Amino acid sequence: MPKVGMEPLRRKALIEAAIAAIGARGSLDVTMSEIAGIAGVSSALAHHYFGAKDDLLEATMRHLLSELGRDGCDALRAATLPRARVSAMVAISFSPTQFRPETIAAWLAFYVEAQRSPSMRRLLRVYARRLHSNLMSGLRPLMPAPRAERVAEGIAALIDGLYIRRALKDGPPDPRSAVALVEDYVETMLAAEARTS
Amino acid sequence: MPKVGMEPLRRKALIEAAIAAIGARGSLDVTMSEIAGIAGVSSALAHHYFGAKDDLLEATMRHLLSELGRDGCDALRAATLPRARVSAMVAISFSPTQFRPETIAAWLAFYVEAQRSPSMRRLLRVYARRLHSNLMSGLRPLMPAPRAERVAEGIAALIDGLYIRRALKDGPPDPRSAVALVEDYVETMLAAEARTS
DNA sequence: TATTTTTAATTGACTGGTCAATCAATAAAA
DNA sequence: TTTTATTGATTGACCAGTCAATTAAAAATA
Repeated sequence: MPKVGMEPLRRKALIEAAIAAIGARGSLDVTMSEIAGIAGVSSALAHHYFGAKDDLLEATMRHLLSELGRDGCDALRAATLPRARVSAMVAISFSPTQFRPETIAAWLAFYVEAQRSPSMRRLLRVYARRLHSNLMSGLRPLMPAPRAERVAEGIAALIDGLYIRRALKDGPPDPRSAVALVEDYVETMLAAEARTS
Repeated sequence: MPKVGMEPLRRKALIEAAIAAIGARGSLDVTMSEIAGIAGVSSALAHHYFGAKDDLLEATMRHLLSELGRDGCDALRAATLPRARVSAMVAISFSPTQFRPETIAAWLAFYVEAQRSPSMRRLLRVYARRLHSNLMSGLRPLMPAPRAERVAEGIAALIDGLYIRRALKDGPPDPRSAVALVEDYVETMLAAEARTS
């Protein structure tokens, strides 16, 4: 029973199904039928709208990335003070929409995929660069530029590290302790900076 | 041309071939034939010595883990002062034997696999616990226990984060800047501690 | 408005390829 | 002669991707 203007609906449903499937499997090793099944359509339809499996996976990655980007922009708009900007970036990294088992598994799997696929790597680099520049916009007013670079790198590594280490724990993620750890890092770095000036 | 006492030789060769294959592919998505080919034997022989593919992969993980463990013990034995113990643990994490593209890719892939396979997860937890307790043996004399716990968690997250972020860069890994970042973290945390006491 | 035509949506069935795992056969060593 | 080492060939499953066929909506035409 075909309906009208299905394309955007189906695309969205398939991308969300892909995230769910990846989250369930814990890796990108999911079949088109599995994804299509979750979305309630046939695998042929998934191919119809996305072409190859890699294209669907890349679209999924793009979706995750743009979602994170949107959240980031919203958070930054609400934060005017430099210090608050840093906290905002940390907070959205562990916000309930981002720090879910499914999303975490997907990010992890995409990092692995990035080793093989140049296009995936390019996408992840976009994310890394954006996070970095957003962090810098908050850190630069608070410390000398080289120092800010270092701290931004540290924050980014801490965030990714807490994501990957989350894979070892079972039960629901605990965003609060993760945020606390990163905030503690920022706070200590800021205090050390204040002391030397 | 069969020879004598081949089993340990073949097992070792196959495990090393697995690491090489995983490093080349950048993921655990390697075939038995590929691994066996690198080791210079048939895929049937790989099955003969390891049973299922998962068993070979798990043995590979165990190998990586025990290698890291041995390096860790050696490093700790040479470091008597608490502060030096912490540095030793950081140093071996980024030592030339560990921080190679192949090994990095393998660790990453195994983290992803840990989401699905309980046995892999158990193995990774062993690694995490050992790193943690080794770090604690260095940190506890330097700061109150709860603080030490927090810092140890931070160091571990930083190490894993720097590993995963390495996947975005091309060219050879740069262990020095990674070590510098973690050492800077330790140093700053220690300084902050000294100030409050 | 009633009709035909075109376009969009959708699937079941099929194909070709890949790969893990098995096994019987061979050859050398003990 | 028994045990160990080794492989080529095979099997069975799975899966990405294709395609022809079906249905219904939309557009065009009468």
